Amino acid sequence: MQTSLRTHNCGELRLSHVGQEASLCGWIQRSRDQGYILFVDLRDRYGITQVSIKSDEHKEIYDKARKLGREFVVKFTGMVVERESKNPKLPTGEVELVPTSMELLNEAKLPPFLIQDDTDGLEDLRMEYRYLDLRRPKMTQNFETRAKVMRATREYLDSKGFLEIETPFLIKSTPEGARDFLVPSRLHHGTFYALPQSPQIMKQLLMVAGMDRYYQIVKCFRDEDFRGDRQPEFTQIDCEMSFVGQDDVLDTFEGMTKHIFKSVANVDLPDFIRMPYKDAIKYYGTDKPDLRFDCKIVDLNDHLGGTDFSVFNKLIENDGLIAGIVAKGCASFSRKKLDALTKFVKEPHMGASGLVYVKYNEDGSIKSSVDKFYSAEQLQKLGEQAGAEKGDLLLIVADQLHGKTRKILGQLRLHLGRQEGWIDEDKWSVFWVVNFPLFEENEETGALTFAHHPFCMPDEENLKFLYSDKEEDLKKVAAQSYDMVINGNEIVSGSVRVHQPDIQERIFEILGLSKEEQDAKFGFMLKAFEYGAPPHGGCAFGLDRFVMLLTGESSIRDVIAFPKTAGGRDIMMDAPAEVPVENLGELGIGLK
RNA sequence: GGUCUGGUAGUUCAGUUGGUUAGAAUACAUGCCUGUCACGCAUGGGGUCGCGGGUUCGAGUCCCGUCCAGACCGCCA
Repeated sequence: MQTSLRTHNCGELRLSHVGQEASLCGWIQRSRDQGYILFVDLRDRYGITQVSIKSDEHKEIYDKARKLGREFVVKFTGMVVERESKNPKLPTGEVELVPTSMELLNEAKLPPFLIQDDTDGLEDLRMEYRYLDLRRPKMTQNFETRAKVMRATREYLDSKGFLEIETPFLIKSTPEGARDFLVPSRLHHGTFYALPQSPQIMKQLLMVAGMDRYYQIVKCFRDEDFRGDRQPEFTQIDCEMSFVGQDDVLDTFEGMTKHIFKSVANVDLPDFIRMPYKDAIKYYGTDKPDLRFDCKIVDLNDHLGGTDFSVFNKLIENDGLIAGIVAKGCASFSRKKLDALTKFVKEPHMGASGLVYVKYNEDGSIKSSVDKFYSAEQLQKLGEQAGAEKGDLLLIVADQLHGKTRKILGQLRLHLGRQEGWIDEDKWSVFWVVNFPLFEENEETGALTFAHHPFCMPDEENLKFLYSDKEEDLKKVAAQSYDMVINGNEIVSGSVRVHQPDIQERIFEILGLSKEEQDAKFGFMLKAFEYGAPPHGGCAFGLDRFVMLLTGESSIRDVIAFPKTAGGRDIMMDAPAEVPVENLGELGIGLK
């Protein structure tokens, strides 16, 4: 009968085990040959245990063990003894194993980087030898955290009566915003499956099917360019509930988030605020503000007019926006630092035409870049309006486009927060942003497009505007939609869905989808909704980003076992790759 | 798709105005070492300077192209 090769793992032995016999299996992390005694650090997922072999007591093992290379796989059996010199840095540091036998389980080629040093080896090398990279303790911990998050998710949702249901990966291409990955059909040449960007439509159909509460921890696919926090395939915790309104959904998943934080990180989160989208934009210039530090945008149009400063006068006349942020304690900023901030806001992708500063010095004096146009009294009053005190720095941006001014100030706020260390890394900022607009204007074409996705329920208050012909009115329609923002990252996104066919058709109509297009793309869904769709809503968590935040990593690649590079390639297996021409022929595909 | 940064020993990097035999640390190999734990000491091996072209008496270094990686922008409900 095959029994386990080991009695303990490499992170387990303590003083209480002294005197017992133990067998350990693991990889050779490092060995230190002292001449008469050899120390071997044996590593597995659980930790490191020192094995010590004296040449006079176990000459044969000593001679064999000296020849072990890095990352050889070995089994040692022997006695657990208390160490002569202890290592407080190791959990197992008070004991060591004195082996009476050693078995070489497998040899190993020399790895291209060091396992114990996680600065060794650059991104592409780590990816090529991912199975070695994953041996590093930091990576192991990340995947333990990931597994805990998934376990806590299932615990919570199972306890609330959610059913875990799988939905297909081979579906039909639907225009949900991002580009679909396509899979050619062998049996039906010229047709293609699409991989789901999310199980959105399927989960809504499960609600029509009366499943009432559904969830799935599921891979989703989007064929877009990547970033450090984006991958072509990623995992969502996808959820949907029937017979609920917005607050029910928010309550449920606020509870789930608290449960995960408590069970994974032992953090008790306070109740989440529910910030209207409009306020997020108004005060922070973004729909995902980081509230670990204060600093709100203040509107200054009313306090800067009536002087010779034509730039501001013109903007005020034409309903542009002048606004600023107060940088606490930053009046002492040097010219160089202010220039750097000016450069930051003038970057092409930010597009500010300039940055006005007003220093409210500790000694009561005021110095600004617009001293020519404003008197000390005016600036003093401005400071009072903006909430600036002695020692503070007021930074002002102005542009005809309100959204642009706020966006720039939002970025500047975040930039300063990071640069000046305002962000308390031990703090968590977790809250909801609610009631996003239903439609937004496509900047290139000017056409209206959905802000979230086309299945969001308009809020009741503004529902009447949905039937207006005026674009102005349509833009007023807010959706019953929401994002959960954690430390400035959008982690959850969801909405109450449209369950009435007539409202859904009106939305498609506004989006410019003809009846034929609607039928071709969503006909099956619209049809299903004619058979008694319950009111329903839900959301989806970006699991990878969520785990990234909980582990303190800066890239989701560090919480995905086998991720793609920024260019969308898998260096380890060398994918994507060419396939034999005959395989393509079978699929009815020819290459250009 | 755009902008930027990088590619030199197994690895992480340095490499001067373009000039002898391309260096360091670490890893690796061999030997020594009576309690190490980032052990220490000594010795040694290790390079198509991403690839292709150009300028030059001479290119790791300058120019052009290309590939790869990363960051940011676009894009991404």
